[in-house]
Amino acid sequence: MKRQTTLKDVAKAAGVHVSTASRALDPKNRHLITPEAVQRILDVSQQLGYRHNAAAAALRTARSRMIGVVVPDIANPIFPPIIRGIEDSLAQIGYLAIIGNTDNDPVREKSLALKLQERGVDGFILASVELQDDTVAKLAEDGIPIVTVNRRSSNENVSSVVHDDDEGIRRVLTHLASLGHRRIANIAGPQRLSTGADRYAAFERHRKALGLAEEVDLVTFAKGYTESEGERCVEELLVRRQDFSAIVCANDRLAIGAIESLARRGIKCPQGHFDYRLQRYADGRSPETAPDDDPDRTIQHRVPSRRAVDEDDRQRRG
Amino acid sequence: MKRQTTLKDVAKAAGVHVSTASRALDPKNRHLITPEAVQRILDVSQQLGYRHNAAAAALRTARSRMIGVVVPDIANPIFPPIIRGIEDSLAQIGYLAIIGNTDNDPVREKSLALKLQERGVDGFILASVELQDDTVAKLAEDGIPIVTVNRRSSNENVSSVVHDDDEGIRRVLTHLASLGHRRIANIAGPQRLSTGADRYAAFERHRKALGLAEEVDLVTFAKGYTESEGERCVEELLVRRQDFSAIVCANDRLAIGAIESLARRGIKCPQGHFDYRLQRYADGRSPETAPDDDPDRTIQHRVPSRRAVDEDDRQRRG
DNA sequence: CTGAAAGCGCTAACAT
DNA sequence: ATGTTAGCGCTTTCAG
Repeated sequence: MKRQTTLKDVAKAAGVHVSTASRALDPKNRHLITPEAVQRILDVSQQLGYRHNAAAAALRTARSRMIGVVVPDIANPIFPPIIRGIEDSLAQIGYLAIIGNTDNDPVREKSLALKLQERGVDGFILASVELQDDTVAKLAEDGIPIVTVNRRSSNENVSSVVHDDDEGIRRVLTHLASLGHRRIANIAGPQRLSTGADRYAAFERHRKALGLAEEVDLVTFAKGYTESEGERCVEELLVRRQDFSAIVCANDRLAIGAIESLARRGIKCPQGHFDYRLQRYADGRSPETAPDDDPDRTIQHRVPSRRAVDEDDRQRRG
Repeated sequence: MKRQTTLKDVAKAAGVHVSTASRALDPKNRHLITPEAVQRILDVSQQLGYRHNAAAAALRTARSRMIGVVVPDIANPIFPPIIRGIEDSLAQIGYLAIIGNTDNDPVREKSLALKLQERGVDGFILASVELQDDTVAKLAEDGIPIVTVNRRSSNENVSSVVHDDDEGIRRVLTHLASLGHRRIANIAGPQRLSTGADRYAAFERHRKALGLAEEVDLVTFAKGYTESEGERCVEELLVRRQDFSAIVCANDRLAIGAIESLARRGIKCPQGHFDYRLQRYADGRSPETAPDDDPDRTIQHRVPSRRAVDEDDRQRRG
């Protein structure tokens, strides 16, 4: 690996000072240099195969143009499309996403955040947060920009982009009610996660609003979003009672586990889930998907930006 | 964001020189320093919340401890587990993976590789390569370490980790032959990709070896690994002839497209694919999976390491 | 519009 | 065993 061409090499070859070369190569500062010089420098840098040294720039400017993206597990299929979107958006503005996995372990999340900070990331996008999250607290304290995705933090100073869980659960319950279901069980998610808490709260709210049966033992709580927890929760519900006709699961993995478990007991759900799968496969779409508006609805919780806050401060002081 | 604690701060607080602090903090050089000094420096750095500045170290050492990982599309479900494995393995040795997507576009691959080089990655793992790949050629020329995964490059100097496609196809054909199939069609993958070329070659080889029908028009080539190409290829096969009883598809997405297309025409495959799916689902495993050894077999094509090559050179010259 | 100069934080000869 | 020294390649005041 031969020595890299540096700015100095380019400058010398173009007969200018390094600082001039630096400015010419930076679109933001190009206007400071005469067009002819810019052209010459561009040509020379092309010719010599000059490549910007990001580490040097990062050291000098204290900005890396990298964003840390922290997810529980990239192999969980809900994340790759999210990550892809993040990467593509960041790439457009010259930023790079650095992905890390936590396996939902707060200890790993913390050490990962530290590693990424050492790498100099300019900010974090966190998909792994719990409502009360030490790492978020620490990072926020450091003043490093954070946005959470998919899950909220309870920290009021952290922005987030999440689904409209209340509306989603409302639609699910409304749909089930319209099919005639009156006793609807709920396999709720972990309550330390915003998705668990929000969907459970929405379930209670809309169950009431729709005048459905409100027995406490129709609700059970999963300890994690896993298929095996879905199975366990179904068993638990069935031990308690047998008179519900539908189950709302807090997420897909719980639902998969629930369906497996029901199938093993010979309980068809819904209307025999194999028929359901068959029809879905043949049609290319679910027979139960109501034609509805805005299926991808998300909510953005925005916190005033740092700059805005600083200006507020300044005005207050001024 | 308050100013970071630097090595200098730690050194001053511990009453030693920066270089001493640097050595004490580096496990590899710790032994050079007296245990008491190490302890003191460790304590102080902890106390001050010192964080290693990776950009500065990278600039100084010209090694970033980052590896560029280039895949066609992280949202394609075959890649996340591969990436996860790469990330975990790299993390163990203090390295970081940086993921990039190419969408199978050689132009994007090239510009991505450049960006990652500017970021100073120490090497590349490429899952996106074609047999003849400009980017691989350029990178190899630069002398930057490369390994390809999932696909081979035709470049003899590049190591790769790939499936044993020949053995895989052999098992598929042997299995189909044992079920009585004699006219077996093949939806082959793109021949510019090693997976396409290798699986097609294996198909021809083992079809011959097993004494199966060898008509040319039983083979059709997909232009890409997509479901729609799978559909198109089935249509093409059916236009040509109707007397084959099985199809070997070069990958899963082609197979999905093929099955869709067959289903639309009312052709059951295999023995009615819905039955197949149903049974698979109920059992938790495919009824056609023969109990076989080593299901995850991969092949590693190793190229002598740079060091080894250098030593060879030296010996030859010496 | 361009040049000079300083220094980001770290590591690694080299010297003691 | 520790300190001295010299940059890595870049950006950015400050001068001219």
